Amino acid sequence: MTSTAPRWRRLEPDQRRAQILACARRLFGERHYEAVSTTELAKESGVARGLINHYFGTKRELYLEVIRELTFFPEFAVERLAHGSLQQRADASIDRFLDVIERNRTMWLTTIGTGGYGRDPDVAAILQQADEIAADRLIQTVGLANVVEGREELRAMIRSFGGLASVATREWLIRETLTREQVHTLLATTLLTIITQVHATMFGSNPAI
Amino acid sequence: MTSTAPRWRRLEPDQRRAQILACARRLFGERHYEAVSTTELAKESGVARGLINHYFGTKRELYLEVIRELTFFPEFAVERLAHGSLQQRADASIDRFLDVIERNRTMWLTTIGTGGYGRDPDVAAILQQADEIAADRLIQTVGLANVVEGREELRAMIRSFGGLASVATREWLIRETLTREQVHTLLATTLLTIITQVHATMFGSNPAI
DNA sequence: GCCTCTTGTTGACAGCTTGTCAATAGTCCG
DNA sequence: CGGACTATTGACAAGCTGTCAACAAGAGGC
Repeated sequence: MTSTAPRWRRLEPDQRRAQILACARRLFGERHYEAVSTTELAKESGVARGLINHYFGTKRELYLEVIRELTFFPEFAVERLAHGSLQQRADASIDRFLDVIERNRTMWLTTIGTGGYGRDPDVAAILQQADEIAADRLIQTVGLANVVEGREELRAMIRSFGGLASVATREWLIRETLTREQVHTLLATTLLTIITQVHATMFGSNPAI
Repeated sequence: MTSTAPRWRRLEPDQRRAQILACARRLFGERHYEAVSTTELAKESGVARGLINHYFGTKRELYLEVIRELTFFPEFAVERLAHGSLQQRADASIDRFLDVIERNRTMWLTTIGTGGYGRDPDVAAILQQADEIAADRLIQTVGLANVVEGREELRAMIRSFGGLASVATREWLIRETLTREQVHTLLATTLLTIITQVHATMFGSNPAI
C-alpha cells in the first residue's frame, strides 16, 4: 500500500550545492541579506533547512559564496583588445567593461556594482579582490603591464578609477542622468588623464605612451 | 531598610536618545550590523533593551539614524574657499575634503567611506543623498553653480568623481599605497579634466572657466 | 532479487534574537 | 507630602539560526 515513490531524490553533492547556490543567487539579488531567511531559502530550493548548513556551514558563508561566484570572471582574451594607440586601447577596454555590465545588468546592479563594501569585512574583502583583479586586467589591456617606476601607485590609481567607473555606471543605468556615450567619454578621458598626466608627471613617462 | 538610592536615573528623551545613539555609533563603527545585538547595545548603554525599541522603533532604524547623523554635515562656509582661479578653488576644495576625512578618520572609514550602498536600499538612499549634497557643495565651491547647459550631466559627473575620491582615499588611509599628496594631485587633476575637457567639450565652455 | 553499506537528507531541538506591552518607579508640581 | 505624568523596565511570544542523531535513497556485492 505504501507508495514506492521516494519522497526526495538523492543528488550528487555538486548538483545540490549548485541548486542551492542558484536559488540563493536569485533571492539575494532580489532582497538584501537579512531580509532573506534560511527557511525561505530552503523552501524555495525544495530542501530541508539543515541541508543548507550542511553544505555551506552558515547562511553568511552561503552569501559570501554567492558574491564570490558573481565577482569571478574568467581570464578573457585580454590580448584581443590590446591593439593600436593608447587612446584606442583605452576606448576598447572601456567599451568591453560597459558591454559586460550591460549584459549582466541586474546582477551587477544588485550585487557587485552596489559600490560594494557594505560595512561587512568579509564582503569587503571579496569585492576588493575582484576590483583588484579588474584593475590589473585594465592595466594589462592598456599596455602598462611592464611599468616599473611607480608601479604600485599606478595600480592604486587605476583601482581608484574603478570607483569612478562604478558610480558613473550607476548614473547611467539607475538614475539615467548620463548616456552610455557620455559615460564612455568621461571614463576614457579620465583614464588617459590619469595615465599621461597624473602618473607620468609623478614618475616620468613610460615606454607605452 | 530599602535603600532610597534610585536604581536608575530618569533622563530627558533627547538626552537618552543621544546617549544610546553615541553608543550605537561606537559599536556599529567597530563591528558590522548583524554582529551587534540590541542586547549588547542596551547593556553598553546601561539601559533596558526595550528602551531602544521605544526610542528608535527597530534596530534597523537605529542603525539608519546613526548613518544619517554621520553623513550630515552643516553648511560650512562654502564661500570661504571660493576664491582665485579654477585650479586654486579645486585645490582648496580637495584639501578641505581630505582634511575633514583625516580628522574623522575612523568614522569615515567604518561607516561612510565604505563605498556605501551595502545591498541595503535604505542605507543606499541615505548615503546617496549625502553624496548628492557633497557633490553640489563641490560644484558651488568650484564656482560652477550657475552652469545651465548640461547642468544635470555636470552633477552626475561630479557625483561620479566622488566615487574616485572615495576609493582613492581608501587607498591612502587603509592600503597606504598613495600618499595624501598623491591623492590630492590625482583628484585635482582629474577634477579639472572633467570640468574643462569632458564637460566643456560636451556642452561648450562656461563663464567660470 | 535481496541485503548491506554508504552517505545525502531530514526534522526536531536548544539557544539566541528581536519587537511588544502592561506594569513599575523616578521626578516634577501643587 | 501626595498625586500625576511618563521614562523605564522586564517578561513574553514569535522567529531565526546552527547542531546533530536518525532516517532512507541509491549503488554495489552476492
